[in-house]
Amino acid sequence: MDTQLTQLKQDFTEGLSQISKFWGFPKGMGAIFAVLYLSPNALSLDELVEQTGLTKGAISTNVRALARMGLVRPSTRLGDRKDYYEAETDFYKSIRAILKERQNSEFDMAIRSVRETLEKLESGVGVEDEAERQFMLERVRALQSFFDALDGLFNAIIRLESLGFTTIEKVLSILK
Amino acid sequence: MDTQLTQLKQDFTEGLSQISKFWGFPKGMGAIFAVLYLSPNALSLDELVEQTGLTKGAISTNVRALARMGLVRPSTRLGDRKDYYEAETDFYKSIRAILKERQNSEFDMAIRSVRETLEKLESGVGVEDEAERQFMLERVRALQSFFDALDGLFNAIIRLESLGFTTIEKVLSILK
DNA sequence: TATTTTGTTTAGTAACTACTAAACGTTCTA
DNA sequence: TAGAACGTTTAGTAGTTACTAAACAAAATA
Repeated sequence: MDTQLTQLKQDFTEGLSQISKFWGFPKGMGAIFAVLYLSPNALSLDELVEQTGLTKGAISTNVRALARMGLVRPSTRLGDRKDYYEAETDFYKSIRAILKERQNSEFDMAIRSVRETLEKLESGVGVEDEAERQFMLERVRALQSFFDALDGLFNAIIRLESLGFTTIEKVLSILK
Repeated sequence: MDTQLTQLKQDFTEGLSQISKFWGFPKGMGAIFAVLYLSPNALSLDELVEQTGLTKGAISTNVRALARMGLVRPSTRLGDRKDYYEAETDFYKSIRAILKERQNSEFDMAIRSVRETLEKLESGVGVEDEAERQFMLERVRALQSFFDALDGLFNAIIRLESLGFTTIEKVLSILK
């Protein structure tokens, strides 16, 4: 194989690994995606082992996580019981899947706990010190409405069937 | 002090700690912010030690990080050489600061490495296998333009002086 | 100048995370 | 039915990270 291209692939893979890590995902995840993304055809688990240098176990778990996030599509070939995977090229589609995935995570639980605090405050917990209760109520309410705004944004994105350049650009023009 | 409110504060703090952790920041950071956010007046380092249960060292580093992100404002009192800190209540302001902070991080480095890959491909590296080079060129180009779109979005947000509800709502209406 | 009061830095540690190696479970084939 | 070909799961491990405890630095006061 072309050594120059091989080198380039490695650099690219390294780059995506870093990005993956930065966003709180395993480094290997980025590497796997990178390899698939630069491959013209779907790859089997063993081919991924070979091209990433990771072990079967790591590939197995990470590639499934990628599939759950919609960044990778599993595929099969008739009369071949290997699993094949290929990269999703529509990133906007993936973003939606990722946001959806994250929705039911600890993040939402934490946000729910803030809402709980708010509800307790509203229902009159801590009336003994009314001044402080009022203060806390106000602050927690502000935080809650901030979270709601973010949540609305995420949900809106998730609901879109297509989030293309035109949409992004419309948004940008507003923000200008 | 009111034990009900104290309990509520603890729950709230726990919640923000989780959120902080979720976004890749230290748990203690969330805790410190939570305590400051629920305090009507600015707090000194020692008061934070007392109310969070963390040690001076941890508070010192984390509170400075929070200040860098714009989530906390340092303040001083005349004739008092203690440092005091209070929570920023304008979250949109903070978001901008955080995005700005992240811009010059490893994330940008990684993205730059993708751009580098693209430039090498464009400048004719790997011409021996023209078909594969073309394929990679196409793919990396697509990824790059995706990153550019995100980057544009971030920059637009950063440039805003005020990102309030009206803006968010305008965006939401488009995304509907 | 010695002591106290403050914040910072450093060395060490405990908990966590992503990985490897290997055992395991299934399904196909001889 | 034995064995091979896969993918998954598990036990152990190396690297990372956020913390504590304590040394340190700087500045005010006595």
